[in-house]
Amino acid sequence: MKRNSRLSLALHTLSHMAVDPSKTRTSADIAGHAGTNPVVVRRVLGRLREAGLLTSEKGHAGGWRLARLPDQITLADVYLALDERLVASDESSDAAACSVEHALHTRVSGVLKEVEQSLVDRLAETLISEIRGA
Amino acid sequence: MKRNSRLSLALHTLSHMAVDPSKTRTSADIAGHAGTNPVVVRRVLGRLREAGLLTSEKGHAGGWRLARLPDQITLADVYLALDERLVASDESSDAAACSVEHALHTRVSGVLKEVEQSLVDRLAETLISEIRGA
DNA sequence: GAAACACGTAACATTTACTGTTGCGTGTTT
DNA sequence: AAACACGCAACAGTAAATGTTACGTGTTTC
Repeated sequence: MKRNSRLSLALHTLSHMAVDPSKTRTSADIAGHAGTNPVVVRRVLGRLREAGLLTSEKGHAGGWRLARLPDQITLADVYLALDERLVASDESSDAAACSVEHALHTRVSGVLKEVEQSLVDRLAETLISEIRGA
Repeated sequence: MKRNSRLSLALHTLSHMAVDPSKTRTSADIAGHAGTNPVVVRRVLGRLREAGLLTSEKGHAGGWRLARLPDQITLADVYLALDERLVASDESSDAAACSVEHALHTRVSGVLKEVEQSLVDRLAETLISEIRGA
């Protein structure tokens, strides 16, 4: 797989699950569809579980299922669960020699945060259930 | 520096230049302010030059300058010039065994492209000259 | 024309993040 | 007890970005 494939894998899996939310899917099944490894699947879906989007069960008939209905999960939920960020927060100890430099640095960071928030707002407008739709 | 610092470096440099657009700055100066290496600066600013945002001159009094006024450069110009993308386009040969899988894959990609376009639209609303402002 | 200067670029090492893989433990169902 | 499936640690492999050095090219200055 390529870089930054976690969001892609997560959305693919969730929208696939949205077709039949009652069905339980194993990591191996999902990995087969996504062309990757079961452990990788568990790593990514584990984050979604921590965020309350999925549940997992051990044992004979275990596997993964949606913790909410697919029309109650937005792309923002997924994005934030994966802790992806547009740019590194660059908290480089802020030891700017000049105060003007420091102020500028603060402003750039502020602008980027505003943009990031706009992105999250946009992601919150799309539901998992809408991916299949059209 | 940290990962994904190109956008941060570019915005920092451009907004710094916006204070006095007539002044020429060397890679070494910029690298000093940004806490990095002159060659790294040239690599990043080189992309901005290709996109028509900056000009560079060799020689004794050479260096970098804005190619446009700071109120005629948007964050989208910078973002696109650096060729950064929200997610990898994941063109993994599309050899999905099942046609349903293929359709789903296409839909996920489409949704991500729409989100990316929304991000660019948002970035286009902010000018370099606005970074210092407030 | 020689020297100083600054970018352009190649080449390589280093760093970092992610992915791929194996192995083993834990819990559940049959 | 056996089969199953997740949880997790550990490690190798891979890919991208960054840091660094070296050298070429073009421009200005003397």
